[in-house]
Amino acid sequence: ENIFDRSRMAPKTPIKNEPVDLSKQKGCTPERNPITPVKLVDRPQPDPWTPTANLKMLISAASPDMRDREKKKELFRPIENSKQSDTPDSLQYDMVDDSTVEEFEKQRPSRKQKSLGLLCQKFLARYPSYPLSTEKTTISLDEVASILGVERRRIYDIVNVLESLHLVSRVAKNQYCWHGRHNLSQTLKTLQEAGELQYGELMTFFQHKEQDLEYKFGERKKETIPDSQNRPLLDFSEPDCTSASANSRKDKSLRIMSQKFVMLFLVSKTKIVTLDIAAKILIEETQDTVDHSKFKTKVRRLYDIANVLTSLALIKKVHVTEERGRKPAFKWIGPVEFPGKTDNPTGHSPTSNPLPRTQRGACAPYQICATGKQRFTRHASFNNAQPCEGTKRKVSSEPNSPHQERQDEYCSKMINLAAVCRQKIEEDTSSPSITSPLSLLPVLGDSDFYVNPLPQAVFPVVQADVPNLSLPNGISSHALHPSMPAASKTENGKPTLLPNQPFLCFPSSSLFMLCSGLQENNMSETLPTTADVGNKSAEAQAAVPPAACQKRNSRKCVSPSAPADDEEPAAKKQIMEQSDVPLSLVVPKKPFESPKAESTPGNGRTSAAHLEAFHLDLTSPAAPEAADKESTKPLNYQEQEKWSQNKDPDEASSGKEHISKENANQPFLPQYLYVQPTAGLSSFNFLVSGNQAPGAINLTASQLPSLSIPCVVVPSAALASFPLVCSPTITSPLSPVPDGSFSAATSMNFSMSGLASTTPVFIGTTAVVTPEVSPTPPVDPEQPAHPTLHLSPVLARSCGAVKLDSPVQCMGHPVTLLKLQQPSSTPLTPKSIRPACHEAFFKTPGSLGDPVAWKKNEGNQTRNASSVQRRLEISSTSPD
DNA sequence: CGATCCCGCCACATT
DNA sequence: AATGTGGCGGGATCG
Repeated sequence: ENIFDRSRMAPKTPIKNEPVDLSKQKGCTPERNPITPVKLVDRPQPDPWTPTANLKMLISAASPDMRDREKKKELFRPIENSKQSDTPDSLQYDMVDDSTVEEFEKQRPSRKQKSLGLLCQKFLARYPSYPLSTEKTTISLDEVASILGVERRRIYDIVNVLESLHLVSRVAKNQYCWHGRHNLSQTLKTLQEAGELQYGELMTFFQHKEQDLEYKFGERKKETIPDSQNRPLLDFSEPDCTSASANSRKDKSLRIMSQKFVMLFLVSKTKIVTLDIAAKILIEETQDTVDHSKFKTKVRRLYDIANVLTSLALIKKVHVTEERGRKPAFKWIGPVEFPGKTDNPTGHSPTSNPLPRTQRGACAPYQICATGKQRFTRHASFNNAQPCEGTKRKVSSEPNSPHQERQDEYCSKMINLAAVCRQKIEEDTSSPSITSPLSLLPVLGDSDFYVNPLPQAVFPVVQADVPNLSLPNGISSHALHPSMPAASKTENGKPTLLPNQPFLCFPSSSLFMLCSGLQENNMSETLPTTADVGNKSAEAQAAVPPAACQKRNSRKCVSPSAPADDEEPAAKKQIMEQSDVPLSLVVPKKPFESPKAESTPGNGRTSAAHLEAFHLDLTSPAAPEAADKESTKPLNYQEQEKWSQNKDPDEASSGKEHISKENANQPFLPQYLYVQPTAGLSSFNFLVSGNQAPGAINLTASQLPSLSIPCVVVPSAALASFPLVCSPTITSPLSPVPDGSFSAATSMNFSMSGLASTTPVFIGTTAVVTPEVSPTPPVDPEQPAHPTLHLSPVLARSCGAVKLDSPVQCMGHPVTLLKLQQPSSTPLTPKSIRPACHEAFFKTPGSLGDPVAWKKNEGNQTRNASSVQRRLEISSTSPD
């Protein structure tokens, strides 16, 4: 019947040929349709339809409902086309025949005509983008479906996506309320924030690490609850918590997916997200297992979502050229900044930034844990977190600012990194067991580790959990101080990894991101042009008004001088902030993983690590902390880009501000280098932050670039399993060496955009923390402080290394250490971890206590339970 | 042939 | 049980 209908009905609609024109035209001249007798002949199934048609008619007559629907379907078009409709019924008949035939031929309804995107446009066309606040338009799914001549199912697809952006909301069965785009910016903002948290987590993770996580986590999930009240529309990813009771059904994946997808864009510096990456990131659950099919399905859904988003003019399709070829991708063309900015009225404002840094730290771990914890969650988080890709890709789409684009690309890469890595790995390793590292995490065949990635993070948390983050900080400071550094330093640059020194050990599978926030304003200024020239940047910094620096300091970095005092709380804060600033993402990619190897740092083999390509273009505007600027102009990313490029003073300044603001929230361009470990050999995985000042980084030998760079090198024991991260950048204004040199040496491209100081972050197994140095070295050269003290051994090491080139730099920069794990040697067992995480994580108001309840739910599954709960449930079950 | 993604089955949710 | 929702993936179509 459907077929008939369609054929019948559809034909009527002029849509096919030139939908627009014809329809309109037809309206005027309906008559011509009738003429062609051909219809019968041509039409494929002439016979059937006739009878059917009759039936239809009858049926419709019989049931009002049916009739309505049918009518609408049929009528609508006809109506549009022609006014004849006076006698709809009878006419329809005729018309149908005639028109049908013709159309039929013409149309050949191309698939495109029926595309979801087109449908969505039609749908959107029916409602005002900015409806009067007062008027509430309700949308009846049936009605719309019939009007648009599609099955309801399709409408659901559209509405679900729109709902995710709060353009509509469901009021009742079959009824949706149209809100229009009034809240769009707010929604996007929220999503951005949430996205930062979620996806940025990893990135952030390092940044704020301790503090943040907690908050994030807590905030995210918890916050929503309270906030939700306030906010009219927003529910993000995890709305469930709050409304848990209400939540019904499994989390509508399409909706959530849509939000996540959008988040990826918002978080992505480049604003370009490739489908495959998005799919990977969005895939949760058992990734490994099904993978392919699942991936495929996910991609399909993404297309659905993308079509709708495209119709909303939020994204556009582009292609990213990668090593392997071009990949489909989408670029965000919607608003980048949101007026609402800092906080939302809704109350839930503080997403990430607002939180006090101190507190944040605590959060972070949780988050991670949480994510890691459950399989689901874990996966999700995991996936989410990883942003970058190791590989480089180009965006072909824009000619304009290739340069930036690239940078952006990188950023995006980072973002995607994880995903990509995973993919690669997967691809590379066909064997399931080995599978991609990423995948590992979640599923991890090895139960032991499976927890690892996250767990580690968790660990700290757990320990600390009650108390606070502060602990870590304090600890860190202590720990760091140790004179260790000296030892660490190696003579030539080869960094030896000290077994003792633990940096990060991540299971190979895990990825980490560091975000190099880049610097603040300064950075941005310098960056814009070409990151390439380190010197310039340095100069620029110098040029930069101190005030700016101060500001920065005040905000994020407490005081430059602070560095010296690690002990001070301020330092802690600084850390946090700093963390914000520079982040780098790292993804470890390990071909194969051996848990043991991972755990044992062993000696770092100095085997040369490869530097894989990394370009780090740093150009990205620094993320200034300035977030607060009052200026809230929304910038388009484009503008920003331009701005950066152009560097007009005026604009720049303004731009900076904007950027800074935004950046504050988000990590910006991650600049990082990824070093890939050589495969079988022990290799070091490490990332270097791109920010580093060229000078700092002089790498003499390609061999051990790492040393020279203030980065952390992680030795991968057997494998390159440990990823590591490091980031800091040091910039050394003092002796900025053209990055070129650096790059040359290493073969990497660094652009050092950041001379600016980025604070380096280190992650160490030891929890350490970081004393901070002033964030802006250049600014306060005077008080370089002797951060070294604080520095962890590693740092020290790095510093030492650096020193060679520019000791000052090292010193000057604030370093942040994160403690990821304790000695890697003892991997946590998932189980053990789990509980803690579990609790911490999952407690949702509803869930809190009773497993029993959950159990019940299990039967039904999640109806009531919020998604979170569901997850929990799942996890709980699975663990057993 | 890979990228898209329409179509609609069917399971689950809600009424 | 009927109906609403929407996950899901086969397979058609596009490029």
